[in-house]
Amino acid sequence: MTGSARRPTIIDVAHAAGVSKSLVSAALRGESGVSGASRERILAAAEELGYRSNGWAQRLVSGRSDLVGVLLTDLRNAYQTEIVNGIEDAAAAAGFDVVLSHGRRDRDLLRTRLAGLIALGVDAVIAVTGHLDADDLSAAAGRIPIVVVGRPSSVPDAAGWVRNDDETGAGLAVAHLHERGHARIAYVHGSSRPASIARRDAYRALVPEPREYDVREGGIDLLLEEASSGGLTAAFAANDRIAAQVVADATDRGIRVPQDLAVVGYDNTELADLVRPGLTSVDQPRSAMGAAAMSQALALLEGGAPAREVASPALVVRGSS
Amino acid sequence: MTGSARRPTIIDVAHAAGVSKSLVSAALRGESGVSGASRERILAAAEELGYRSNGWAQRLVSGRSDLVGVLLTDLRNAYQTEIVNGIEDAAAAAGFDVVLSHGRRDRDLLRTRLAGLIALGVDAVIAVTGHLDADDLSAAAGRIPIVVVGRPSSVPDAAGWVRNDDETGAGLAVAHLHERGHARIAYVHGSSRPASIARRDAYRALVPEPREYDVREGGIDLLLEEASSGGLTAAFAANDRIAAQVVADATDRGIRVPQDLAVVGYDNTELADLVRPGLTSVDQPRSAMGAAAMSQALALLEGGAPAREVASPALVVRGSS
DNA sequence: CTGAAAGCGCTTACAG
DNA sequence: CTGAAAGCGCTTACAG
Repeated sequence: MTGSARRPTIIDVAHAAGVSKSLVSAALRGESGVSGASRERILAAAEELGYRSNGWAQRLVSGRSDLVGVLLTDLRNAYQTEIVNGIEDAAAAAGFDVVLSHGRRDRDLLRTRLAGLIALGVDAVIAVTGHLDADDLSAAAGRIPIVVVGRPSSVPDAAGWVRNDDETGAGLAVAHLHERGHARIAYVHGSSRPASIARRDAYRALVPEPREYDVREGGIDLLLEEASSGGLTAAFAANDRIAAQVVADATDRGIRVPQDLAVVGYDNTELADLVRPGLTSVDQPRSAMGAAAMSQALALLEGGAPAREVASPALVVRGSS
Repeated sequence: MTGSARRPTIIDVAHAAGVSKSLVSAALRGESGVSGASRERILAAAEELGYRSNGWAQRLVSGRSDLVGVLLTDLRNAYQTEIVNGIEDAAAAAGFDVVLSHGRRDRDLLRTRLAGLIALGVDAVIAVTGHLDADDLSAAAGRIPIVVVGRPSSVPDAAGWVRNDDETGAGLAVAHLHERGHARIAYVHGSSRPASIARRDAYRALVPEPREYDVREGGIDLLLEEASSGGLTAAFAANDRIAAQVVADATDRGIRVPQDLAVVGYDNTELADLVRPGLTSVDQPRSAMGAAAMSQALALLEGGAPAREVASPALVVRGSS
């Protein structure tokens, strides 16, 4: 028994098959110039020995990892799931594997995790988050191809960018409420981030008397009091999460949705289908956005210039409006 | 300008600092036997050149990656978030980085992703899923330390295992409903997976006349009809997701929760707090379970024997019961 | 079609 | 404290 616990290498396979390690390498990679007989012996020997290629060595020498890192804001955001699936399908089609990382909604941690993905050695990063600053993004973009999905404060020229059209989406929501006969419509949000600002600005442009509520400042309570007194008949929320909270709190107070208060959310996450009444919500073509991001990453990898893509949202009507 | 676009290596740093690459390596790794003067010059040169260590080379030569792979059933499961955080915190404390992967709730894809993590070269895998078979797990456990969090059909002896006590958890739920005066309690589930079976069996042992409903066979409708006719006053759901669906559909039918039908879920996910009425639910100590899994992974890495840990659940009461 | 050599960017003993 | 050598497990030219 000379066989130790050591993992077999191509040299072991070469010995077993009676050929050189170069030929083993060629056969294992499926190169053309290998005789059928040799190939068979090599593959059999590899199988027999339980040979597995050492990825670190392969990546070191080839200089590429065929790995794309995907950075998520956090792990509880249903919105991202479809984007990731879109990325993964496109990645698989291009022969890339995906590794995921997330930043628990914390900018410092996101920055750390972004650096971690780069240090890991991925070929490109797709940052599905709006929580990174231009500084963070350009620092990374100087070292590796980066594509952003979402709406950070700004995206450096060196990075690719895929986002939905927040202005149009907000317009769809407000127009829908107008059609339903609502004149006094509020905007509820929970942040001052660009996507929320963009939706708010579009809202402001369409509503004669804008009334804005910030959930971080007890905005939902204020909004519901206003609704109780008839000063308000509809609310457009910056996302489904907030919309669900409005519906929940309204229910707690005996305010009927949609009779007393119509509510529209954004993102059309699974939450929209799970609460009652179901949430009317603005849907983003998330899977396609993920695929587009992966395409951009591939293009950047081949030396292409960063692009900017804006996807069109659509309204999904449910019981809340 | 001799400086090409090539990424600087320790050799470049060695040239710039006028020392050998061995010394650069030692200084960069913070080894003790390096003079202050040399260290300073080396660090300055590295900084100046924008040197970054090549992870592939480091891992190839050191034989370890300090990386632990975490495999998730899917990305839309709020239940897993806290487990992952627990894993990550424990990993960071031990100097490990975490890479995530997920299988979209599909066993074949999960198997592929598990193989992908191993091929990537992580030092250990924590599989936060009950969707892998004993075969899949033992194949992997033969090559790398594996810890399972959850309840697959069976866990091979070679793998570590952390799970919650489903029997006790179900007992808490049923006892709570009994205390609230309910005698006719149903069990609603959506799978025949071990966790669900274990909860069901505990339920059966405590309820005189068990009535079980499978959501895949229109069980919610049947359950609600029974509730309408007074044949049923409470339902224990295999998880929050199903509990939320029961509440939603009950609301659609005008069945009041909890007056006409009390509902208890399992997992105490954020969903429990977001629907109305809020869901009474069985809580698992998820963060601690994640930390325990990481500890086990570290122990396995050091040659320890696989362990089996069972965490105690607790009941969180909300408006649905 | 096949093999020997060089090299990827590091770390690890081992001399001095 | 420092340097030269060997080697991690592969792939990439380059001869034959």
